[in-house]
Amino acid sequence: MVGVVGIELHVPDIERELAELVRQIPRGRVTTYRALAEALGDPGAARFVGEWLMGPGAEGLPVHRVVHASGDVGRFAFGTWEEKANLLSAEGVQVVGRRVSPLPRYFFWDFKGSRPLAALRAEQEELSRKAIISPLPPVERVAGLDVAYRDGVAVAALVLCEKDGEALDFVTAEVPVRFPYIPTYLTWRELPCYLAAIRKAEEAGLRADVYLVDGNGILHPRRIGIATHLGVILDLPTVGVAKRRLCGEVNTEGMVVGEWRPVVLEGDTVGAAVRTGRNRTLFVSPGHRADLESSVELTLSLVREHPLPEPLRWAHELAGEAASLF
DNA sequence: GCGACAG
DNA sequence: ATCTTGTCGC
Ligand SMILES: [Mg+2]
Repeated sequence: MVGVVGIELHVPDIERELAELVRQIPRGRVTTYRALAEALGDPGAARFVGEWLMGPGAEGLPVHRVVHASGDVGRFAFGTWEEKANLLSAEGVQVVGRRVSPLPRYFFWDFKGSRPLAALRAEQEELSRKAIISPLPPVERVAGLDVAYRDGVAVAALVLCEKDGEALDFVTAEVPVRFPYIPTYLTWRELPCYLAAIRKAEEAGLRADVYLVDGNGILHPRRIGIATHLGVILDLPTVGVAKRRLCGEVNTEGMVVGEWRPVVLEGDTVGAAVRTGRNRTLFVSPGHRADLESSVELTLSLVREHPLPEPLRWAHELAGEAASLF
């Protein structure tokens, strides 16, 4: 048995935390998107902060007090940049042209919060030590996992294929979206939906020898992308297959179809850039109970006409289809 | 303006 | 990821 019953992932309410932080900015002061991201626990979340403050969830919050690190007032979700500048001026913040000046005089950074992303990073650091990198076991059946979205709902598809790529069966599962997309924290956005799909597959008697996941394995700053995370918590062989590069260095110039080159991160080979189509490069990395060579070999063995390995091509297709029916 | 972080 | 018809490029 896979043993997914009972396995859950704690997902922090990062949007509520962000709202609490924005409320802390005093009248007459400003902060930056980056400072808020750091208060959430990771400056890499600055883009998420900006997107969220521009959305409907930020209504009623003093979002006009959040500006660019350059001092530029930037955009305003509930009006023009001029209106944002006027609101700041009315609060005693000097705005020259489009810029808060001097920014240091008004800069607020002393946020009180739980830094949720730092806690998630700690979980990753802890779990990544449990990842086992070894050749894949003999493979007869392969599963592909992907997620599609529609209004606040995440729909995962798990497709079971023969080792030659022939699709056998599939299940889909829906779960409310509880976490945004923040680079290196994809696990908290998509793993709950994968767990629901694997649970349903188990009930339906669908079992695979290895699971291909749309995302990374150890090709990750902390060596624990979603494929590795899934593999470790369920102790399943997993392989990560991403369509774009998250981190690491590799030169993909002049690659030919079927060729692969190592992706190096901090001196470690953590994955491979694999040319699967005339103009298509995938980023393959071991998840758990897999190594780079067997992961690349498996991926290439499952590529037919489409540049994605068949289980993932079907999972993408079926998740999108199921989401559109919602 | 350029570079640019999975989904 | 999502919004979306035909279209330009490798
Ligand atoms: Mg996906």
